[in-house]
Amino acid sequence: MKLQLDTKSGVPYYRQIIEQVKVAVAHGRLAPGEQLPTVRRLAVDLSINPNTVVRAYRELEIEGVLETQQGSGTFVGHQRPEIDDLERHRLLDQIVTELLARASSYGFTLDDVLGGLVQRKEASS
Amino acid sequence: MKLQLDTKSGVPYYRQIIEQVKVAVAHGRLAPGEQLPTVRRLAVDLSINPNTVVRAYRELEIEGVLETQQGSGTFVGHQRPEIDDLERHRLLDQIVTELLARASSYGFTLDDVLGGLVQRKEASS
Amino acid sequence: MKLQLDTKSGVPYYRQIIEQVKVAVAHGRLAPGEQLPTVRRLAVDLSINPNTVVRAYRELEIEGVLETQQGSGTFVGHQRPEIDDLERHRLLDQIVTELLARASSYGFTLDDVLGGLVQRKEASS
Amino acid sequence: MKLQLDTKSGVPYYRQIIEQVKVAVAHGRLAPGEQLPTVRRLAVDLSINPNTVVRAYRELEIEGVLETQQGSGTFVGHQRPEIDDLERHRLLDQIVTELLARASSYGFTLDDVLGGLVQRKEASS
DNA sequence: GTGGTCTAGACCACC
DNA sequence: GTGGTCTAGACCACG
Repeated sequence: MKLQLDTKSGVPYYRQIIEQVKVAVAHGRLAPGEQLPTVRRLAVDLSINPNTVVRAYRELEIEGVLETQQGSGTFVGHQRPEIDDLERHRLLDQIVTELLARASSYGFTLDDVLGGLVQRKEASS
Repeated sequence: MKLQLDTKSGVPYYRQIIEQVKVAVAHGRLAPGEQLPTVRRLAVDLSINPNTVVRAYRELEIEGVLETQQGSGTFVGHQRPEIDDLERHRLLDQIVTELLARASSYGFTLDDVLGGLVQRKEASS
Repeated sequence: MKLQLDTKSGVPYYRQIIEQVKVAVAHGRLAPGEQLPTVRRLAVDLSINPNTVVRAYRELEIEGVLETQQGSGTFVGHQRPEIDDLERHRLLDQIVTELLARASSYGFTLDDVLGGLVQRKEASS
Repeated sequence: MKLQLDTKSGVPYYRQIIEQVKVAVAHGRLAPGEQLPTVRRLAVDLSINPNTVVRAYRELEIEGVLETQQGSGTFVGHQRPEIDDLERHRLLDQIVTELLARASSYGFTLDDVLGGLVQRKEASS
């Protein structure tokens, strides 16, 4: 399980953690019962404040995605989170918008970006 | 030029303005030299405070996307930074890599992003 | 770190803050990683509105001179700003111009001012 | 008499004009009775709005630096302010102190300022 | 307690 | 009329 923070996006860290954990669980990359990194460990890995991790884990627990066992750690729950399709669409939209916005700062058009992506797709296939 | 704010996304208004202007420039919907809505006008249109518009325009000016002419208005800038093609492509590549990484950590594939882009392209034509 | 505002020069406060911080960082008087005064603190010290400080810090962050960590403070970035020699020269020129302008309002000539400065130099050595 | 505007400094044009005229008078480059460029002429030369020149001239007239003669033009005034020598020197001292403080907060030393002044003197001779 | 965003409204500078 | 600067003060996000 590898989490990554985007420091430039303006999206709060704890939200990024929540979203990524949820997706990983929904996709099965994190299996029910599997242990997550400890709060301290993850905080160190991501170079953020432990409280931020605590907050993310707490919200995920409230949603039933995670379960904490006092003294032993935090684990993936047995109930799969449902990912809201609408929410998901908005997320993708936001990413695309940011991609285009950043690209345009350097004078790239939508077609330039499209070309770059197609090229990448071909390279990977 | 039509701007719209998403009041529920949690993304700050000024950031939404910035990104939409950049995207419009990337699309060619805003041509170099073209005048943008005045600060007060846009503020009224979007039902927000003029200072919020000022802030967005200001950041866009710092980045070189817009140019302001005291007393007459705000305009799309002419100067696209002249960097050589190789450097340009390295930059685009870097941006794409970064955003794909972010997309993938949310569970999106290259195809998802590609699809989102194509949709934008169609919407604008 | 001691900042000073010149209230008579007509140069905006936020610009003066930006310039002085940049110089201090470039000179090493502010070391990378060092914390700056908090927004509220500096506002009180300079007797200005916190938003004015926010604005200065914000621009410095965009330029990469400062880094802010939500909830903990504002710090000097790890990338040194290069002070454009031209920029620096312009700044000195501006100061000299103002010195002469103010002096001339009272009928002093360039030589009068020069004399005053030389005297001061001797007194200090 | 050659005026130049610094468009990047953030200092208002009319203020730059005022200061440069004052400096020129202090240098003796503009002698009492000498005619200044007409409003329109200077506006064209500096590529600014005539109203901006009008404003600068008006303030200089209020201060007694210039005198306008309706229909014939604007001229350097004859009146030197009369204050006693002691008071005069206290004033000069105060101005110098103030500007040195400002210079030092931008990282300039007394010698830097002195150098700048000497350069002016040479340029004008 | 830190910075971030936004509003409301004043006054200035410039065309 | 345009944008630029600053204040005062509210509320939120984060650590």
